[in-house]
Amino acid sequence: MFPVMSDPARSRSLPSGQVASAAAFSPLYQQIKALLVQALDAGEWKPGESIPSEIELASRFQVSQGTVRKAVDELAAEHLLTRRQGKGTFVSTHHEPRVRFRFLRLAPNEGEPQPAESQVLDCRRIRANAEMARALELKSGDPVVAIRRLLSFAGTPTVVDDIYLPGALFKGLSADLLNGYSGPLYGLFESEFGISMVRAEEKLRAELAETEIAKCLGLEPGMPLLCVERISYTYANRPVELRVGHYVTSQYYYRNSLN
Amino acid sequence: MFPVMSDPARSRSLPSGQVASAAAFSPLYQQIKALLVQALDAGEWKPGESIPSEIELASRFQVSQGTVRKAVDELAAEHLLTRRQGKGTFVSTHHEPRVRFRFLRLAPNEGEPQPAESQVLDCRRIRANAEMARALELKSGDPVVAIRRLLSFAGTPTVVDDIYLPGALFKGLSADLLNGYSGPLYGLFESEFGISMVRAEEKLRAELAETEIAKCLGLEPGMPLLCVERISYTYANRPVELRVGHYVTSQYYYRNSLN
DNA sequence: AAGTGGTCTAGACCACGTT
DNA sequence: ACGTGGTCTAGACCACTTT
Repeated sequence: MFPVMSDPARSRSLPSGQVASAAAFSPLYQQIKALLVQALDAGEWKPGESIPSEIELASRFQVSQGTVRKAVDELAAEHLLTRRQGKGTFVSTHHEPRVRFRFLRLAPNEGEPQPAESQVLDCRRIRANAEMARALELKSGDPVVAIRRLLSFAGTPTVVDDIYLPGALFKGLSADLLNGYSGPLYGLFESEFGISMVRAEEKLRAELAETEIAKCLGLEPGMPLLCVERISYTYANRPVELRVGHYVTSQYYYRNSLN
Repeated sequence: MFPVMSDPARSRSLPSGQVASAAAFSPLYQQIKALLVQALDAGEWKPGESIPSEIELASRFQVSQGTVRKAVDELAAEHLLTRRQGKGTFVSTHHEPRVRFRFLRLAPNEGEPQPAESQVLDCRRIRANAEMARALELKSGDPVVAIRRLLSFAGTPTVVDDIYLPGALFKGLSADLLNGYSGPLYGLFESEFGISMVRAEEKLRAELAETEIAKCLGLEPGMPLLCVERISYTYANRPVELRVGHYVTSQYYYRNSLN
């Protein structure tokens, strides 16, 4: 076939009402990308499931396969989607070890990474203080679920996490539910509450172990700990978790890559 | 024009002897990418300079512009190159603040990031111990330049770095040269020694300040410090710096993004 | 106006996995 | 054999920068 003349009108807008819900006046593939994130956020495809093929999506959005491809490429680069040649494109899930590895950055000084054992020490409903409200984009006093949990590696207590979640999004969350679950916490959030952690920002500091934290870790107070303050985000950049971790870094280190 | 039949022979090899020097049996754009990295490593284009246009590169490598584009896209995503619409594609340089920001991850608890003041405390030639040899891919006993320097923010001593460089690559490096230079250390390495740090791996731990480090920072021994062990790499993944930093994290934190 | 990167399209074919 | 994503090409046009 002869090349078709491109249509200038088409390069800036999608048919029907789709433009209104996406960012207008941006490249087509960015609009497609926004629509895909929107669909993921709405739960149209669940973690672990495949999304429609590129050809189907192209027909659905009335653009070329190449344009869909570029949108999916970016979402795959951001780890929201996972491409598998010959099989399809899948919604990333925390039940894959690959994803977990991105969010649990402790590695042993010697030897191979071991699976962590998680033990919930406390789980209660509280009211958001100013810090929680700011981090989670709530109002002070809004309901929050507060969890304290201990991570151990090969039986050695290594991390105490204080986790704060918006109460409105985690209705049935309890210590029993948490302890009856093996595997990554984010996997539970995903399966039980439909909330996928997709990205996080962390602030790291060195601190001296407080009495109570030291007790949880079986240490003397005053030992040096790595303090990790994390805010996690779902699709569309909504913050849904504040987490303050205290890491023992004598046998383990926090690994990071500067790219 | 009618679409041209694609040539299967071409999809797997580049003309002339180019294939031999790049990774064979990989996608064309990966081969192009490898050739571009090779050219960068050889200093064909210096940091800050523009590389040839996509069309020129396409003609040079005898591939389509789209294939060059994909190779350049990946190198831009890895920050080896910087694209500027309408102007060209440039070799990234540590003289741009954007790049420096990627390698200096301290941010103040309050307020905007301030420029750091660097002060070289020591610079001497030593012999590589086992750790340095392993990190820098040298032999034990090979010459190494050892630098100790202090970073201060707004007059407050905040970081002590111990830096180890392969002696063979940094011939004329001296305390005088270092102190006569303002701006990022990696900028000096780039301009004076033709060595561009492109990527780094870090291991983070909490520690208690040793006497000597504490003295440099004007602290009492026993204060908690963030210990950052870094190995930096140039083009083609050659390690060229081992750096052990000790950070005071009362007024500053180490920022990190999990993507 | 000319040159650069950026977007979009259409089509052919390859590599992989499943049926 | 078929469907999926992956590569490669060619061409048109847009957006930005400089001449």
